Amino acid sequence: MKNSKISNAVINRLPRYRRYLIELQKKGVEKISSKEFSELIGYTASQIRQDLNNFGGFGQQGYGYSVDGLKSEIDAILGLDKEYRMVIIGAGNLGHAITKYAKSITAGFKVCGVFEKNEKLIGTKLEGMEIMSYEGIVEFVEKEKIDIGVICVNGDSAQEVADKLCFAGIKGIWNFARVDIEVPPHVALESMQLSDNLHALAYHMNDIRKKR
Amino acid sequence: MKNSKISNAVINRLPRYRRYLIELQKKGVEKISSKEFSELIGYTASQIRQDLNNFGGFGQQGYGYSVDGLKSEIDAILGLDKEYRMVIIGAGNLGHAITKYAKSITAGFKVCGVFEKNEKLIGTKLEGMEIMSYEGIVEFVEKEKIDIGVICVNGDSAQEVADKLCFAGIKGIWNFARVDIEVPPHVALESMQLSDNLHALAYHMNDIRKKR
DNA sequence: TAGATTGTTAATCGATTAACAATC
DNA sequence: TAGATTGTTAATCGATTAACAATC
Repeated sequence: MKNSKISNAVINRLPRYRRYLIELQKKGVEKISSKEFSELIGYTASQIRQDLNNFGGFGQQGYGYSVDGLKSEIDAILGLDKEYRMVIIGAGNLGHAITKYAKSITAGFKVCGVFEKNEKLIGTKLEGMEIMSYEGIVEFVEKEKIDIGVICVNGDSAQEVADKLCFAGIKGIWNFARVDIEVPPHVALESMQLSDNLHALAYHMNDIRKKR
Repeated sequence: MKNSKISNAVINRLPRYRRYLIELQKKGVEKISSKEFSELIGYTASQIRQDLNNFGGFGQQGYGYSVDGLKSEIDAILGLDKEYRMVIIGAGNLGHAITKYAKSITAGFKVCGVFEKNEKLIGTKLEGMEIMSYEGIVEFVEKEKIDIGVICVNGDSAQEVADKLCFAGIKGIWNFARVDIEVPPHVALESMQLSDNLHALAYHMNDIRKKR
């Protein structure tokens, strides 16, 4: 990897490139030029070449990019050639859904445990796993070498949960709570702000109507 | 509203401003300067003033911004002073969670129906609502004046569902499928790419480790 | 070799930040 | 009035696009 200061804009496009490459693989396409890729994915050919060249020269002049090769490179860049061990905190609606979702869809990400504060839920089963008490989370993260904590609790306790996870030595936090949380610089953080996104949708719906 | 070409970067910050304003309201804070707001929310004071001035002069020189006033203005800008009628398409894991989530959390957004292709689920109840057959969705959207369709189906059928919703005259689509969908320009679209976000998290986890 | 297409530098565009005059 | 803080213009920064030489 050439450079460690890749902008977030670039990083956030990589998973999208990867999705389209998987589609191409399914169709048996072996090579693609930046121009063809551009028409498919909707970024300019220039941007595609610029993005990929942040990480190395994956293409071949006069030919294009090998679909398989590029897919593997992006996997390696994103770290998807590794396994990640996750815990879910919060076994409510969202926690339940994310557990199922994570278990079914995203290969390479393994849900190892579900934690909950609510006494009534502790001990019950979720997707074949026994829901554990939040009290034991630090020990579990350490012992089970958990990489990622998925925060599915209410906003009020989200920061507290994050603090505990960081204390336990978690490497990354995936936050679904409706608040911004803070983590030390050695912990990676991504947030899914569902309500913020829905509110942006409302704006665009009204904006479209206004213009006509 | 002064200008209709507000950049997406600005729009996506508005819900965040709003969240912090609600927190301030809860604490009984009545006014805030861009400098104080900056320290709270983490954007520069200059950016806050610049953002807000896209929509009008909501502040008062020498004083700052009224918390209540600004909150109302942002509500109006985002269109959160209206009610939105939603349908959920896909009663699987994610559909179930989003239904609960939407019903519980986001005031102003009403879930009016849940639709599903899978025969086995049709007629069963979800959050007190009877799951309906996907076949009847166009009629339902028209008759019930539905504004937003939430796509919680698998990637393979997401575009087809989107097409049907657009045909039925939907105003906005909230997409949770793992594919990019296309809609005509008069339909608003926001996508929540869970797996893309998780992959970006993986990148940052590895990036942090590399730097040390 | 000629044609195609990358890798990379230069130009443009847009978004963020700084500065300051206007004004409460 | 003096002090504070906005609204707004100008400067900077970063990201995207265009251009083209390198090279397969």
